[in-house]
Amino acid sequence: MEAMPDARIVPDGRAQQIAAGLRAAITAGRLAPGTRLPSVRQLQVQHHVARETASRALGLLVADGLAMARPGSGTYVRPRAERLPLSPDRYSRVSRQEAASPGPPAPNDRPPRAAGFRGARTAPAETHLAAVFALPVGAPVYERTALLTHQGAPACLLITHYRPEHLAGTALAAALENNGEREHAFEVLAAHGLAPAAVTEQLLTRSPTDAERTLLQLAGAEPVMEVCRIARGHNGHALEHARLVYAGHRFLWSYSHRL
Amino acid sequence: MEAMPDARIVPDGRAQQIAAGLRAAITAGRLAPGTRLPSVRQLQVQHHVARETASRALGLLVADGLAMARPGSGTYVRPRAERLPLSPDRYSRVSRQEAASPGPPAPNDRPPRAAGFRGARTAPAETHLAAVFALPVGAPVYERTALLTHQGAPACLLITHYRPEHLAGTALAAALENNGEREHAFEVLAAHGLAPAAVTEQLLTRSPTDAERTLLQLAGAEPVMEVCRIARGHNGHALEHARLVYAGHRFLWSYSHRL
DNA sequence: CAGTGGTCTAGACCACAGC
DNA sequence: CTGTGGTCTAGACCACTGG
Repeated sequence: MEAMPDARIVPDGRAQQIAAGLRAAITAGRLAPGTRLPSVRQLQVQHHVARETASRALGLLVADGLAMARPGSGTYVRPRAERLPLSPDRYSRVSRQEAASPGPPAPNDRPPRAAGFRGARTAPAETHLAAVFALPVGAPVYERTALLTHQGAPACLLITHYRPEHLAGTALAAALENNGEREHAFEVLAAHGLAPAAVTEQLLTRSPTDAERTLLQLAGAEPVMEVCRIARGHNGHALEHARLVYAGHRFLWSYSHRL
Repeated sequence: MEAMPDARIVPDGRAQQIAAGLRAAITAGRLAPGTRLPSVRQLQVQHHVARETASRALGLLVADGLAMARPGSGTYVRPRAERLPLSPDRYSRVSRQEAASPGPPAPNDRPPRAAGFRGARTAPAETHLAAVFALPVGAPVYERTALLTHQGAPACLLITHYRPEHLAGTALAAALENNGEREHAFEVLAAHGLAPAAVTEQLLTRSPTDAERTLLQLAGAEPVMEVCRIARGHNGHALEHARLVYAGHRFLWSYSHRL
């Protein structure tokens, strides 16, 4: 049997104490989002502490996602974003409804769109992808990448794959490339006679890579949600393979099912 | 319009460079899980760097979840756990099957069980919970907490709530309290004529609290997956409300649905 | 330009593991 | 007891912001 040695509830230390004070003020609402926190040198003299220690205190808040540092300017209380609910229902509303919704826009109404960074190419399928599409390894697949934004902030990295015969030389490829994710890809597929009939999603959470941290503008330890989605047609063949990397703190995934 | 000032791809710095070297050796498999990394003082002389800098390099690996520090002993490559798939199918197999599975146990076969820390009490319902159960705020609900483990390691914190009239004075309460999560709660409910007919799950990912970090033995920036699950009977009334906080790096959530 | 955060240095003290 | 990681100090240089 393994003993459980570690039970440190809260590691003390001056930096932790200073951070705790600011953390309490932030979570209690005394320091509004966007407020500039005391500077490193201010904390240094206020708490009679070394510069490095004061800097570490602010670093702890940044790591918690409570604050963000802007070098040369200051450290600011991070605005807490509402989580946008995402449910599979959004795949069903294939046709875009322009119905003016009364009151505030329904949160699930507009999933992240508006691509900021796009690309499309033909790439050889690696093993996993080949298995999904029932193609030999290395066979060409159509690949499309995008960075989706929501409410002006980057929200999700997207890599989708399609069978080349579904697109090559058809209007579908052009439609997918030209629309800046204004329409959901499912709508485009359906409009070309390839309406998905079933979707499977696999979700996992992890800490972001460096590239993801900058592209999604993640602060400190904020995790990403990685979703692998496979859409299949009525015959069970894969129509689309998508790998989505969400800024985890901005969304909420909903699923329901009968037993 | 806000400009986009930050585009730092990779912050240099000696600590980052030293960490990068070790990180590459770990991810490439040259340093096997469980291996002891060079000590702070060894790195200090190897790279002709201050002690603090060497220490920060190891700290970066710990923050990435690639290594774990054991004060007084050393810093070790963290074993990478396989992710256990979790799918709603596990709710359907109400009766426990003892069928000897040939070969290695199917990964989805045994969701986390074996409670290590339990409690049961009657608590007043706060607003959200009251709404779920259609009870007045403050009405008593039956609350049950547990720490589920999987493969010997803590996996999931669990708080479940039930309507008191479903349990008070019945054998159900005793059954729920006495079985150390050996049976899934749904099996116990079904055995008492309260078989769930539908389940809704809401998933979100975030960084853990300090308490969760110690209870789930999370390293560095590893996130948690928080799941809010509501099970309803055939009449639509809530039978169970569960809040689960998973060690996010050890599981994989699967969902599928038809359109 | 003055002020900001980020990082490194050399040295020190502490609590702890494990022999 | 020696070696370990964790933390703090006082001082320094850098790149950056913003008036």
